[in-house]
Amino acid sequence: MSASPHLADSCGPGDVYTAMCPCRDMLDLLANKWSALAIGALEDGPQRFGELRRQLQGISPKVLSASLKRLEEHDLVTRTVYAEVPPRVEYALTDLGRSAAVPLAALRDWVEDNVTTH
Amino acid sequence: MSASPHLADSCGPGDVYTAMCPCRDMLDLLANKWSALAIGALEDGPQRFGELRRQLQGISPKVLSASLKRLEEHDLVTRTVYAEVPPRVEYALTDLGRSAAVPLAALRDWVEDNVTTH
DNA sequence: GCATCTGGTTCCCTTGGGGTACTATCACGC
DNA sequence: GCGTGATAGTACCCCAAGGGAACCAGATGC
Repeated sequence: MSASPHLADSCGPGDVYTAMCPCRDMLDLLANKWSALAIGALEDGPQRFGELRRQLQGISPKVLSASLKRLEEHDLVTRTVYAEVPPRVEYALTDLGRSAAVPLAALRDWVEDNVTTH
Repeated sequence: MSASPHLADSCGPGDVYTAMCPCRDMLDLLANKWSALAIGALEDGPQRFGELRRQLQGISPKVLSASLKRLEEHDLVTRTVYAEVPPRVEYALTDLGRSAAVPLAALRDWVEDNVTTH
């Protein structure tokens, strides 16, 4: 398995089990319901704020806004504002985001396949 | 597939994008920093409470206890109490948990590989 | 008796999530 | 020129979850 000893001097190669490793922040960001759903929704191409809001059923505009801002800060998505009326803002995955979408899709698929839809 | 339209009548086959789908709860549970780390730690075999606490650097006993309880409720881990002194409690993955560990390991690996350790 | 070990629980505080209402901007109908 | 509508948020408030430190219970070693 990973078979790693799960301990690093400080954080050399990147170890999510180390508290002060910056990758812990990234894990915290990606291992999050709304991040996983938002990134998955953006896999199909750029989406506007309202489109995302409709796709991610149950999310409030405030939380969606905060989630996207956090993803943007970590260079996983880009935010493009078009000076139109009514305003148009498009969110799209960066290369890094597209790369992160792969394991997240696997996680979503696992969940959909393994929850007894009762 | 990922290219699905992301909409279901109510929740037929399991769609994480549907708010009232029970799989949303599972996603919320797994798409969580501590769950992802705890399940990964248990991949190496059963672990005691204190061992997990040391591995998951930075977790408080309260949060670890709550996380494990939630994982247990969803049949991802088992909790075994040995009537010894001092008390010994072992947590282990169920088959479902072992299965969920696969996509979670992929996510952790992605994070460790893609965070610029600056 | 007292300390020790383990696996928690309890308390308090901060953070974030969640919901609703509201705003800014401009096109359009009238 | 005025009200209406669409869009992308923000402001406000509330509550639950997260985080830290302290404490507890049971038994054994000393």
